[in-house]
Amino acid sequence: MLEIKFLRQNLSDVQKALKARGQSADLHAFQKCDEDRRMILQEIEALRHQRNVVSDQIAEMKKAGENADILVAEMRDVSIRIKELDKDLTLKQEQLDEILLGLPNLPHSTVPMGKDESENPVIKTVGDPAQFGFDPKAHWELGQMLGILDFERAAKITGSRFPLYFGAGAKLERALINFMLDIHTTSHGYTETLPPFIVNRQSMTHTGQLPKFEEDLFKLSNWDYFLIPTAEVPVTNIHQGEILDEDKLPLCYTAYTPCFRSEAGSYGKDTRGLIRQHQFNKVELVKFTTPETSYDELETLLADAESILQKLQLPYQVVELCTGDLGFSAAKTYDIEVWMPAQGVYREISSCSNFEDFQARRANIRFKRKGKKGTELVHTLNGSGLAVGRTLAALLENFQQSDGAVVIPDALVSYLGGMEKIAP
RNA sequence: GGAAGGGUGGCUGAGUGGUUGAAAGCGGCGGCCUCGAAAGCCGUUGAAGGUGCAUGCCUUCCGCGAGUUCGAAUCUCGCCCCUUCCGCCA
Repeated sequence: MLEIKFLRQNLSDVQKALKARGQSADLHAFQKCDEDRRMILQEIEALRHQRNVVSDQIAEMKKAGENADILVAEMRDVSIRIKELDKDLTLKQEQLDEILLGLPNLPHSTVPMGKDESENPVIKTVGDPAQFGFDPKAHWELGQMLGILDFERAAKITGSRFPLYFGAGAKLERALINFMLDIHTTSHGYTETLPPFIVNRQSMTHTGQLPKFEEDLFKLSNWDYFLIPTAEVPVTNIHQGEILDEDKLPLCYTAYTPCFRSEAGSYGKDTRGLIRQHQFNKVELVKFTTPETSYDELETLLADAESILQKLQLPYQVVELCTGDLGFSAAKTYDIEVWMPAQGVYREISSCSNFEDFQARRANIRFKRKGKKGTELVHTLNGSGLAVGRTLAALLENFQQSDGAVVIPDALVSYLGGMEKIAP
């Protein structure tokens, strides 16, 4: 959510920024609503003031044994009028909230202009894709050959786009989760958390999934609860409504959770393999920072996510999302894309964003500076560190041998009880 | 699911209709003391919003929402959450 005062004073700049995102918004409706609301508010406050003053008078008169019937009758009318105006105010406030909650964040000044993902600049490429003396197989073929992935049976259990792992596959997924959590907690200073996988409507609104993107979520039928699409939601909401101490910042959390996404509108896209599932595992990184450090923290967050790929010896590139590809809540985002040899493309495996105070304002997460009056909103950041299913897919494809076996990178061997390769 | 109790400021915790934004304590900040610190003492210390060039003024906020009243932290009703006990259960 944008600050209402800022919006009021910078309407044309905001309009421009929205256009860069490829969106248009009816900011005139906002302007009108905002003005109406303030008019009503001022009238209400004046009436309340009158009532407060006169009520004190009434108390004095009664104490003195005088008759206050006339004032009481007057104030009865004032109260009725206040009640009427209150209804108007609530209505205006709701309209205003609807507009404000529907406006995306503004791109940071360093975000490159562009219309869609085709215009995301690559800012670095790390590692050399392996040369195969044969046609590399897709991970779903390898998974099937090795007997560690079974999408057909998963479809019987639930439906399409659900994963089912067996044996070394299940163990590898678990090993990756442990490996990532261990690195982030012991080498990068994150605190491990294990949050709820189901959250309420408020939490979803705080991080920006709601109200606009409800169709992307799985909702429980008899509850106003949702399955989380990412650990970002529960972990960012750990501190909703809190005033944090300045010297506790930055707060850095990591969490493993499964993630659930309806993938509405992606029919026919990435239908095979582990790339686009309704349920997948992810290790997430979340930070709460002061405003002046958030962009430095974004760089280290990115480096923390990258280090996992480096330790796994997976080739990748980092792209910067252009204005047209930026997510709703983000001010700036880097995507890490891992090399997938079978398709010959880089695929997103992590997305690292600074939300500045956009989520903090919705979730009311503030901090207090030492010796200073008042509070300020924190900045929130998060990134995948990493998407586990996609990491497993990348491992299978990048480390496959001509006989279909898959070599385990050194960093993971101890997590697999010494297993160095998955053989058919 | 049944029964009881409870949700008050950064924290603990008083407060049952009219200077209560709210006692007290802790914490924070400033000062005195000290070579310096601790202890002690004194003072100070909530947030959000509206308005104004501004010192400021005003409004709201005691879980949430309605209601009673001239006036509600305080009375009534509904809801949410927490704790304890019982039942059921991984």
